[in-house]
Amino acid sequence: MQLKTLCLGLLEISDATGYDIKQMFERSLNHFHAASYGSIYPALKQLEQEGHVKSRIETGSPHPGKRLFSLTEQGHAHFIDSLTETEPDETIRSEFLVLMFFSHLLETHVLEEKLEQMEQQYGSKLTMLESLLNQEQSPGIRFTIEFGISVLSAKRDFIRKNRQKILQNHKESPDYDSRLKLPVEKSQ
Amino acid sequence: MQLKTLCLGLLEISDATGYDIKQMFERSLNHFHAASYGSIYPALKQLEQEGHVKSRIETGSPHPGKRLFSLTEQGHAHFIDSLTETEPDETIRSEFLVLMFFSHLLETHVLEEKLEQMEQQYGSKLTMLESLLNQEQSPGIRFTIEFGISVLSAKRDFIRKNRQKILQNHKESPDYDSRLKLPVEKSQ
DNA sequence: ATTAGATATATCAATTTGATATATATCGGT
DNA sequence: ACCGATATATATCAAATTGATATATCTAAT
Repeated sequence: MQLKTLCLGLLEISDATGYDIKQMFERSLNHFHAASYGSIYPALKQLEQEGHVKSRIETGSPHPGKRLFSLTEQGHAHFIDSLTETEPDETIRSEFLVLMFFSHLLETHVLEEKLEQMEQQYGSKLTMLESLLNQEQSPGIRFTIEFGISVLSAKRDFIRKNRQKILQNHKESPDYDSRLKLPVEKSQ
Repeated sequence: MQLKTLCLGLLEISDATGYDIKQMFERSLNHFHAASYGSIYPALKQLEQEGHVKSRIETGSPHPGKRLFSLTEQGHAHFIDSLTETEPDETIRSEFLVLMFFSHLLETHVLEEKLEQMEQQYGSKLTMLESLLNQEQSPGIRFTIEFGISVLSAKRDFIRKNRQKILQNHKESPDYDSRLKLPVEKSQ
């Protein structure tokens, strides 16, 4: 799914500036999708050329001159189509697990610090998501929040449960053979 | 963390061609980091220019002419440094949760299908990860596999537990007001 | 009155994806 | 011995995206 599609979706909720779109990403989609200004502004420009959104310059206060985007009928229809065709999927890029994968090359105190940092990070993300639960929202949005909470809890719990074991192991075998056997997943 | 760093890491395990590196990603890092040929080959080329890896052309069978990369001392030292400096972090891009976020715009049978597909997908990923558990590997690598299993289980369980509720809700409110209230996370 | 932080837009090099092209090698089946 | 499918191997490129930087105005607190 391209960012353009996602921007259409957010414009289903309300008219918005590029800045507003970025805010929505950070405040409401943060736990499953990020986007940067460098992709948002070009996406909106293209969507306008394609006729999926239109824009008008705001004249009133407080920020006269800002460009407010809104969805066209065509854009709405296109979004529904795109959404229906989207394959449910997800991509993960975990630098934390890369660190763990190569953890035999780290010093014990460094490994300990990384585990601590990650537990903290999961904790604060959890707190944020939990604070959203009080607010009223659509069942679909609630699903994403509760899903996020379940997954983050599982991650934090896993670290809590395995922290001591991995650190103990690490201390006891400081020069674990760096000639690793890679686990092999047969190509299906 | 750049792909270049990760390639260094994989060359810690064994000498490899670009193709081999791609295989390692697919077979052993698949559940937390992907990489494409279009990034792997340029990364290896750059690493060689920087002196972090060196390469030789294989003459023997079965694929004479293939370029086998290996880590230099400098590359090894650089990898350890990079790893130590890497902030533990992770990025998620979930098209599945995007679908759920906007699920009020889908038809019930489409939503049902997406949920089914995702449960299946988590299931088959779980099976693959579980098959790796039999093999011998370093504690760090085992950590990444068991972490992956915990997280995938949490995801699949969440869908199983909430599937009926969300579908029921969806059927009963087919035209849930599309003027959504966005949950708002205060910027910290 | 000043300053810090929020609002708002824009741009760009560098990275990465995803698709495509090409060629040889291996292996099972006929 | 031949065929076709799959695996091994490298390369390239347009398009998408990141992440950093620059600029300017507005708001709220001190």
